[in-house]
Amino acid sequence: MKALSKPKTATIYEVARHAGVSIATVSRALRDSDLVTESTRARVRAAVEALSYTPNQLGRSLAEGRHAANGIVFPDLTGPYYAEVVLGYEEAASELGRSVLILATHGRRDAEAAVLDLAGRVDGLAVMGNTVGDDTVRSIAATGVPLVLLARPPVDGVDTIRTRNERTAAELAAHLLAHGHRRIVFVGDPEAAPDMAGRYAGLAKTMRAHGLPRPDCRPCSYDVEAGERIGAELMADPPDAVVCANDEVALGVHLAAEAAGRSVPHDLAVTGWDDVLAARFAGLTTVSQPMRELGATAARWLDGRIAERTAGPERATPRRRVLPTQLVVRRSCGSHPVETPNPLGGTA
Amino acid sequence: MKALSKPKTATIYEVARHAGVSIATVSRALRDSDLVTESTRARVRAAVEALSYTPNQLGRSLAEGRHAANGIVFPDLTGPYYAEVVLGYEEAASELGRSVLILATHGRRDAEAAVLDLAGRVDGLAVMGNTVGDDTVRSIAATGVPLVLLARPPVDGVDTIRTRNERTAAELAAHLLAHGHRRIVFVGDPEAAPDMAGRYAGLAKTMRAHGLPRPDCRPCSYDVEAGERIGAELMADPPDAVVCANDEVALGVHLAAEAAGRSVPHDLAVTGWDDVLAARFAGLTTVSQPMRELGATAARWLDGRIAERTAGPERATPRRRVLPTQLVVRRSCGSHPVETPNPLGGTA
DNA sequence: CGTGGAAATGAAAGCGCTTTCAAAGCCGAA
DNA sequence: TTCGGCTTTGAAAGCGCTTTCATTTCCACG
Repeated sequence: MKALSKPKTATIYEVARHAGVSIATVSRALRDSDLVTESTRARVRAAVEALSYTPNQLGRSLAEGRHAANGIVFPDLTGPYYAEVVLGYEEAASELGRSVLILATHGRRDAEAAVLDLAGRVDGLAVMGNTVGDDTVRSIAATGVPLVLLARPPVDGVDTIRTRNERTAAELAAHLLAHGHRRIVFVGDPEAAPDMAGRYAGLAKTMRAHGLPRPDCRPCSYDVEAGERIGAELMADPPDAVVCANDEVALGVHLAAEAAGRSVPHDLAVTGWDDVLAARFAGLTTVSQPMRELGATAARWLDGRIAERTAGPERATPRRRVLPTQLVVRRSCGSHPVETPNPLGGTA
Repeated sequence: MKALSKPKTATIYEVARHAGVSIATVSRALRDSDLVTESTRARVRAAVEALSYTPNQLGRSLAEGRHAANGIVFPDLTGPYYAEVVLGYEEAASELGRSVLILATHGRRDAEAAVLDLAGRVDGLAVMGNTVGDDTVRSIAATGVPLVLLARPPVDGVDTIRTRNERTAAELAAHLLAHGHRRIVFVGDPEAAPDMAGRYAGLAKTMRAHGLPRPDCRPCSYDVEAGERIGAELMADPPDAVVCANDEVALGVHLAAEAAGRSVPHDLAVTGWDDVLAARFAGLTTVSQPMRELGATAARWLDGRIAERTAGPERATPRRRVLPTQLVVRRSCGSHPVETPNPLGGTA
């Protein structure tokens, strides 16, 4: 009850007074449709119009006992990866009549607190990748807010959706091996995220199956600059192929190779992951993932969980899903292009 | 008051009972710090812990008379443009202690209603580009919710932030003219958005200043495919240069030109707008915009407006700001590259 | 005209929290 | 021991809305 001068926007009471009815009638006129006379509804509408009344959703939500909003937590929004997921999530949520609250953790120290706070503002929450630890996830789950983890290691009793990493990485590795590449380096940190671990595992397993040693590993952050740096280091003794954790890194490695006078794919092959737009123009072999669908699925699962929760407290078994990913072969791995062959290659 | 079986998450009442104090004390223990004995606070904390209590933000916000949340409305999130703006907005808002609600209108019919609804859930709202009409903007403004328009034509009495279009487009045109290009086509729809109108205007003005006719105009949507289509049409009688509304379209035109056996920039120049990552790898001349800053500025302005509003109802004069943009010359316009010369050009 | 039942409306009780105001508890000084 | 003044706590009034339940109104029919 701040004693500040009130910039009051109209409330339901003023509308009621203005229309000469009770607040109950205003409420009904604004929703129930068929419980109110047409003439009354008209009066209410006129009052609403006259006062520029917009219902305060806080009051409404509190009375209804639901936020009518979902949250999503992601590390960042640079690059299309998370943006697409968020978009798919928003689209699905909004069709289900829920607003979407976003929270980007960046590298914030207080991320855990921010996520906990967010959990108190929503009916359901999606948590992506490297944002908060398992403890926080468990805390949220304990509050009873339905939760879905995305592209993140599962936590007991919590729903999880991921994209396929290991198998497609194995496919990619097989492809590279089939083209004669033997010395392959992985750029990325298998320790950092389970997605990365899966990609490395797929690569390593396939190489072992071919009697080759475990591939080298160069941890780094996931942007173009990091790729350029690692790429430059690698150029001292170039491997046959560089398998990168994502497209940004791969593009960086690509740049570094060219800068060192090495030609991709002639001198070495480079591959990425995510299939960003730039990958297409750089002719980068990569893996495309159903990111939009990842987000949309999360929103729908949450909706289901929220409904269950309202219906009864019997805790269902956690769901798991792995969405398929697809290898996109372009010229950067030195093989028969299957898509947009050499799009801008003629450019001098 | 749904009569459904309650999946109740703990309320302040239970915490109070569990700790043997009143709800007022619990509330204070959780915030005011210095109005509560240390021992009492400890008891409350223990109860909170034991019950996995998370304050319901609805109740809190309703009591405080603020949502502690801001909204942002944008058409889409594909491509880095809006994503970056949203990110900047989120970052700034979150520093100011506000959550962020997003709303993507896509091409939705009911966008206006959705935006109005959103307006009732936030303390301040940013509205970007082609999402809702002036009428809706005025309705929102009338409800008293602080509002900022982004990259959108101004509306009376409402704050607006834009990026510079006309002047930088003129610069771009001058650059092209200086390199001998005379017949220039604009791909984009000046009618569709004020940003586009500005870009076209800058181009047209400069050409007129050089005694050249008003450039042709090819309206289209703003994705790679549309660019390819228009590009293919243009290849029947290629102009000297194609100035595109954004990078995606320019990349499409680029592809179409190559597909038709024309070389960029030798046979024709192509330019874009936005400086997406792919532009760098396609060697595309473009214009970079401070998108993050656009979003961050909006968040900060809103915070200011919200504070003013709380302080008193005297309506300040609307603010306007135009953020500078920067021409990024690469090889696609046939001129002296100033950045990443021909990054992957050597690739066969 | 009177009556019963359906339809429309209003009164009031919350939803979970913050905050004011008053009461209670505590301390040292008299 | 008692009293004044400060600190800590509790009771209760909202915040803006929905919804139950009771009341009123309106008709068609007898």
